[in-house]
Order: sequence, then structure tokens, then C-alpha cells
Amino acid sequence: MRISKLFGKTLREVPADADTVSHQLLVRAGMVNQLAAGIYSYLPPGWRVLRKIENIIREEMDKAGGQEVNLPVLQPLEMWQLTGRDKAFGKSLFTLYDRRERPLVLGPTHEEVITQLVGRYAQSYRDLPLLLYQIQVKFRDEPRPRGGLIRVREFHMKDLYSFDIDEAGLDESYRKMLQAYQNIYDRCGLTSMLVEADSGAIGGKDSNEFMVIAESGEDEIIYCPGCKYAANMEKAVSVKEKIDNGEPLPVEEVATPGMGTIEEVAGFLKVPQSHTLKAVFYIADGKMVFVVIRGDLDVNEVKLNNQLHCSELRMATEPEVIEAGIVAGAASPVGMKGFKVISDDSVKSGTNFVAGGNKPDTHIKNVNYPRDFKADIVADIANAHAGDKCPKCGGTFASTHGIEVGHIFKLGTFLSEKLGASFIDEKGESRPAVMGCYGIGIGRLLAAAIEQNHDDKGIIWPVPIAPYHVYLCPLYREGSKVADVAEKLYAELETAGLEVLYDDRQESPGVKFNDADLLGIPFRVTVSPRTLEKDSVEFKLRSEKETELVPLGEIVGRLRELIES
RNA sequence: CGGGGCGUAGCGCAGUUCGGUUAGCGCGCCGCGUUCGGGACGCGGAGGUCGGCAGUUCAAAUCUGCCCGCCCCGACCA
Repeated sequence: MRISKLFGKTLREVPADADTVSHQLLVRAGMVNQLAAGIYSYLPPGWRVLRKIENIIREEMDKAGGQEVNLPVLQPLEMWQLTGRDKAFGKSLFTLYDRRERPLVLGPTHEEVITQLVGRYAQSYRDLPLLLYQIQVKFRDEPRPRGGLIRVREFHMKDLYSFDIDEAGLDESYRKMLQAYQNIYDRCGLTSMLVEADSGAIGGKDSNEFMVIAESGEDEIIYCPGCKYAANMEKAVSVKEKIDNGEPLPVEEVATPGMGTIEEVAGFLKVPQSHTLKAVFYIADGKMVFVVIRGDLDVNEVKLNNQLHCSELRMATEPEVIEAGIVAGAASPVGMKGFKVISDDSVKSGTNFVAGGNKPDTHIKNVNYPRDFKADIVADIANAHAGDKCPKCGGTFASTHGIEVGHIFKLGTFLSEKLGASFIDEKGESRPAVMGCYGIGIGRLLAAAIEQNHDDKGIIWPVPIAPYHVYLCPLYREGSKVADVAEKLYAELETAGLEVLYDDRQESPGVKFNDADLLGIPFRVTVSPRTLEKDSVEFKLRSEKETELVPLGEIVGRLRELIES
């Protein structure tokens, strides 16, 4: 490709509305352009990268036994109502009406469609297992798109769905996908981290995410440097220190004038925050829930939601708390009635806590579970943090941020039951297919690749996903043979099957070199009067500083070797 | 949805506080010339509903009201 003909333009300055590195570089390099919040056009070089990633994914999916299909973006809302997931997605679901006023959604994912489709065709156990996938645009009306391509409202996704006759089959499909995903990230030149993830309200026993470690990542990962444990903070479990305050003592009321927060109360009574219990209030599907947790811990809303199985969960507002007759700042479950109480399991592993007195300016000492209060549910609903102990090996947790570039789920039979994806087994009985689903956000993967591969000059594309392999950079001078040699070399490289970006512009060397760096093309070949004196070209890797003179006759072979390996 | 910031040429910005000729600057773009190994220089040019609507005023980029859009933090979100 001749740069003089390439659609798009590189920018010298950082776009004002781009905060993350990948967003800045994508825009500056002329790879994407924003149309509206979370909606982007891909320009030719950016689109080439996207297609390369797609092809790698396609190859790995096919290798794992996947078959490619293409499912409709437009889907009747009815299907979503059938599975109840219209509510789960809520406002994230783009909804529109056809000319007959029938509601349709723009598919945010395709479990409903594929499950119904499989139900029509897979009738016998002989038809399973099935691994069906597509690469297609998805629509989600995200509350807050951000970070350029990191979180968008219209995005390209590879989604594969597995259908098996039983759990063992699902485990096998899941294992295949896990391996395929690792192959994909490796081939894209990405270092990814496999973490345990929350499987959400849908259920299913396992779920894993693939994370690319990056400052700009939205997810917090908790991991143990000792063993290989790693999990999304939503899911991570740590050892909660035992609070041993001796044998349970009789409860005792204490005055705590003006002390509202846990810090204040603990400071006033001169006890560590871990020796207190705090109460937090949530509204779950419209009902007040009383949550009790040790003072030094905080509530993990995902875990809480998993215990409550509700579709809408939010913190209660102060007026709601007051209206419920609760004394904010001094609330505790002791003597409280009329609320669903859910408690973190940390209350069990300690004695003689300080808790609220349910009267203004009053707390009680020596609160013990279950002697002094009961909870409807006791479970782990606390966030794990860096510094906590690992339950597997006793090591100390660390944390980092990651971009979620893939997520795989074991779904089970929830959807196949509702949508009629059942088959006749060997005994002639009808059974629902056991499902899994596996997604990769391709644009996000592209952005993550930049987050992980760049310097202050620009992008450094890994060879397999680079928009072009070679940046051919002639430095013209009147009366030299540079132009002729470069033209010839360009033709030769193209004939050899290499993807060449040919900078045929009448620009100064600085401009060309800087664009080469910004665009991140892995190999740069410079032809100049200086190199031609030695019948050579200058060869440089984008990732390295050094340059090297390579004889004209050898450069094509040298590049081929590098690119094909 | 809550909090904060912003909206002036393709991009980055000044001008808005305190209303007053023809709205500026840099980059980019077009033409000519000189340059040519890390974002060169000179001369000449093109390009603007100052986010939109309404209002106040002799006069609005500037003041007022409403609306729209974008970014960041949070809430939310398979």
C-alpha cells in the first residue's frame, strides 16, 4: 500500500478526549475515529488489524472443532422475555420497533438465538456435541462507554456456544475452549492471565476470564504470587483473620456520643476496626436487606447478589434507611426484627464484637454470633484485598488491574430448558443440552494489544496482528536512484507475499520515521543515497533501537524469514 | 442516574471573567520555491451555523434560560 493513497491521516497531537494510551494511539495513528460515545469507525489500517485478529480466532476455533455460523443482529424481544434476560440486561438492551410496532432488540449476545436454532436441528444425542461460533457486531447500551475501544456500545465479538449431552461433555468443551483461548492470546503476542470469575446470576459452576494486565484495565485482579491462584475481585476469596477476644462476655451498652462511622467508633472505644461489626443496607428488588459485616471488611456486591438472587440490587439511600426506622450510624442486627438479615461469615470467626446499639449515640460491646443475633444467610460476601492471605497456600495476595479480553462460562441447562434445546438420549428420553458460552471482544483485544505493546513514539504491533509487516521508507534526493530502487523493492516485496506500507510521500525523513513508529509497523526498511552507496538498505525492528545495513539482494529473503517464523 | 470538566476551522488551543470594528494562533490542507537521516523554511492561499434554540441588548463567541453532545470519577452493567 502506498501511503500517499492510504485513507486517513496521522496526528501529531494527542486528541483531547482520549485518556487511555490505546485510545490516543489508535486515533493518532489514524486507525479509528469516534462517531459518538462508544461508537467508532475503523479506518483501513485499524480494520486490517481487526481482521487479522479475527482470522487467528477463526483458525483456533476451527481447530478446536468449532463451526462458523452467522446469526441475526435483529432479534424479537419476545425471546428475551422468555428467558427473563430482558430484565437482566435492563437498559443495556438496545430496543427498537418495526413498522408493525413489534419490539426488537439489537443482539447484545446470542444465547437465545443459538439455543433455539440448535433446538430445531439437534434432536439426537448423535448430533452432539456442537461448538458453534460467529464473529459479529454486538450492541450494548453501556451506562458509561470509556477508554476508546475498551468499553464501547457497538463492538465486534467472537461468541461460541457449546452444546453437550452431559456435564462431562461440557467440561471437555470448556477445556478445549480454554486451550484455544490461550493459543489465541499467545498468537496475538499478548501476555494474558487466566482468572476465576463470577458466573453471575445465570449460574453454572465455572467461569474464567482472560485478563491483559494494564493500568487502564477496569477490573481488579487478586492473585497469589505463591500458588497460581488468581481471581477477579468480584469472585476472589481470602482467609479472614480470626478475631479472638476470649470467651463470650455479657453484652454491655456503651455511650458513643457523636460517633457514627466505624473509624470513629473504633477510635473512640480504642479497639481495632476488625473487632467491630457494621451494618450496611441494600434494596434488593425493592426490599430492604440488612447486611452485617466485620468493620474492617467491605461488602462485595456481586457476592451479595449471588446470595440474594435478585435482579436489582443497590445501596439504600439515607432517607430509605431512616424511614425503615433504622438508626444510621448505630444500627446493628441485635434485637432487630422485620428485615432479611444477611451476614458475612466473618461474624462466626470472632468473639465479643462491638456493634451498634440501635439507639442514637449508643453501641454495644461483647456481641457474639449466634448468641445475640441471627442471620437468614451467613456466607462470604466480603471483598478480598491485596495483603490478605491466600486460602490455598497461605501466601499473601497481591492485586493488579486487567482488561478482560475473554470470558468463558459453563452455563448448564437453564437456557436449553427454556428454549427447547433438548435431544433424545440413548435410552430414548428427552434431555436438555448442557451449554457453555465463550466470548472474546475483538476490538478490546486490539486495544489491549496496544496497551501492552507501545512506547512513547507509538504502537509496536506484534507481527501476527500488525496492519502491515514492512514499512518501506525511501529518503528521496534529486539525482539519486532512491526512487527507482524503492519502487523495484516495493514490487519485489509484494510479489514475495509481504504486506508493505510504502511511504512514497515527499516528506522529510523525520516525518516518515515518526509515522513509521506511530503506526507500529514491525520492520522498517530505509532506502537512501547513503545506503545505496553500499548497495544496501537500512533495516530496523520497531521494537529495537539499533539499525543494520542489509545488502539489497538479501533484504527480501531476510524479511520473509522473519515474518514466516 | 449522581458528581466534576468541556464544546470556537480536520486536530490542538487562545479569546468568554468585565458584551463593542472584519474571531485569532499553532499543526494539518492547497500553490510556488528552497531544503532533505528523527515531526525543515520562506512567500502566497483556502477553510468558521463560535454545539443548538430562544431571550436580553443599539450590539452576543462573551450575559440569561432551556436543550443537545463529548470526556473523567462513581452508581449501574452476563
